[in-house]
Amino acid sequence: MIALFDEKLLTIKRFEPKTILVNEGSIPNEMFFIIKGCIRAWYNADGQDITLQFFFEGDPATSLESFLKNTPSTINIETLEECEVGILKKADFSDLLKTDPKIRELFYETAIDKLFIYSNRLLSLLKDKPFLRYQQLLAENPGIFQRIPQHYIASYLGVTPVSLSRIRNRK
Amino acid sequence: MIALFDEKLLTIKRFEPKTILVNEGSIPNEMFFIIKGCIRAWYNADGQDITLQFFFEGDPATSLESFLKNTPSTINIETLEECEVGILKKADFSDLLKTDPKIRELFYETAIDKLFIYSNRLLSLLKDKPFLRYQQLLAENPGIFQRIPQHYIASYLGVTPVSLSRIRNRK
DNA sequence: ATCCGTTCTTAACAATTGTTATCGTTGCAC
DNA sequence: GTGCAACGATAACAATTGTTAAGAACGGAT
Repeated sequence: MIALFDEKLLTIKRFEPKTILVNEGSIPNEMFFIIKGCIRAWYNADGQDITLQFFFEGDPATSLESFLKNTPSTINIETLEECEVGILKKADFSDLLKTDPKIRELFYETAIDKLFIYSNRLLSLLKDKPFLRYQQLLAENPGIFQRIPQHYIASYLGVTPVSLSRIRNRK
Repeated sequence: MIALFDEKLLTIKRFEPKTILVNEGSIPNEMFFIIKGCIRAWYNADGQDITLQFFFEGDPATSLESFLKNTPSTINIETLEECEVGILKKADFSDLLKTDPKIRELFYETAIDKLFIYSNRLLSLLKDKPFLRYQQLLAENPGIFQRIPQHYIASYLGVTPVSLSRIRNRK
């Protein structure tokens, strides 16, 4: 996706691990495309840290809702590893959305794809038990436990870190 | 939303309760707007019936995915009560999407709204316990237990019917 | 009226998960 | 090096949920 944007509009930057890119309560004015590294979106539920999504190389990382509605973000976005990202300014992106039908088309397609991803994840949370969700995650992304602290994966799967540790040591 | 479509494109029809409108495996060629009654979308997971969504008066009921991608539906859609619905043919809707920018705009907005609804439901499944989800559903839709069989609501909440019955009888 | 299917409740038990706490390891800062 | 924070494994116990089965209430069909 990043390849579609004019290089003049993109700023390449490096971030240390655990750098907050989008802060809960603030309105983000940038969009991040991951070139190298990984990023996590999480929700603060009264101190309880809930991982909503992991982003990897090639993924765009944003709080879509606040980006679209211009409202304060309800989620936080932070780097997990040292990251190299392409940064696109919100104003530039908005211009493109208005003027470039291809970008607009692509953007809506991306949103609709995300809709299906969410709906599948919802279904999995409704029908599958944690153990099966763990196995499926491992099948989709075998290296994830080598890249991401386990307790972040736990909340992503909807279980406690203790429970995930138990699940992993099941035969 | 139904008000936006030319009346000439809409067929009004009545259906008995428990009428299947969209069948898993088939490609739907109609879109249903509920005038009166309620409808349920469900997924068949190896015989296990998982309710994904309830539709009420004013809601459009479709398998969005198969409608958009022209692929066989992975879900079933059926009436729960006697229903009066406005039916829009897929071909007519596709034409409108191409020719009418307003409809297109509205359609994408609807899709994005749905994205946020899904993302909130996802978050709730990750962070809240069944009892809290039950309370929240009741707060949003106090009459739902008077309209919809409880075991359908159970799978919508991600618990078994037995568990929901217990939850409801808690103080 | 009788039969049958649907729905919900309840009970008993098994399985899983949550909670809290402890401990060992690792890596980083000083 | 020492100290400290982050991370994960494990244990013990509580709480919740799942599973299976039985029974009551209701409505529709015959």
